Amino acid sequence: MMPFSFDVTFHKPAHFQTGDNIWEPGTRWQTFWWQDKNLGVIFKNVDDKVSMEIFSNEKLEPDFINSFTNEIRYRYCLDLDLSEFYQKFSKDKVVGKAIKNLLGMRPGHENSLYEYLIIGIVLQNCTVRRSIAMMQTLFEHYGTLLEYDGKKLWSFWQPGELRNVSVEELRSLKIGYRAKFIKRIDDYFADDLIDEFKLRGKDLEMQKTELLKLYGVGPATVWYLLFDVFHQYDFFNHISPWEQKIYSKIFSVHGNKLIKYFDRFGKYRQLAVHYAWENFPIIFESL
DNA sequence: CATCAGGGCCCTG
DNA sequence: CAGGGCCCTGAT
Repeated sequence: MMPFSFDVTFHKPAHFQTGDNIWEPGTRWQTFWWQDKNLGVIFKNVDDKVSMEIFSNEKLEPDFINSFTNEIRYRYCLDLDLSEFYQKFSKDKVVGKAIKNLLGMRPGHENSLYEYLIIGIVLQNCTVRRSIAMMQTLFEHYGTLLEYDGKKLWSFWQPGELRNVSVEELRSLKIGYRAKFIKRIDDYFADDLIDEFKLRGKDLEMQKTELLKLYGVGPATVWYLLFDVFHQYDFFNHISPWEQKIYSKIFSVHGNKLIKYFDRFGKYRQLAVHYAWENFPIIFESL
């Protein structure tokens, strides 16, 4: 039996709040863009299983629903077996505590590669407050407002949809130098130069190489992508200064010894980091 | 009011 | 490989 907990999987305090979702205990409203359709989804906790209700303004064929369901399983790692990770590290001083508190939390992220790239760019070099503001403006200009179940939530635009949007227009949205990054990334997708689904089948190094080709993606953003979008856990080799401060607090290990310290978590290094992060939500309030 | 660093990245030398 | 520039915001 694979442990699973709804709330800690579908609500992560460390992910900054965007206009495409709402959470309350037992329920998550989340929009998706999947195969040319905007969807409003409600996930509900039913006896520690996930029920999914999909809203759409067109009729959805069984094939579509199947492929979307599989995608959801992938994005939220619903088939991931955590038992080995738990067995090995439930006695660890820090991670063991996190495992206890967050038992059944799956890693993963609701957004596609393209969407996550936008978020990653918007996160760069600024505080959470500003990231949220930029994301909101982008939704209001290029997203679609969906109304379902009494909620109004923004849905992402599709990759390539910014083709006719100028860098100047993006600049006017106060996203700064990131305008150029977003434009170039959108073009890259429009030109079919990257395929998220093919990339999922490649190994970590190959994925990293491909992702670093994207204009605006550097060492800090790439590991977020590798973990959240590509579900790689077997790495831990980049810590930015602000992260270092937090990690050394959480683990009581001096900054320059952190990477070595994490060797103890073997192929689960990044999963261990994730558990530790999510177990200290109070830290994020100070960022 | 002015100045400056910030949850990076790109480009240049 | 080091360091400046980038857009904006909020802290000082």
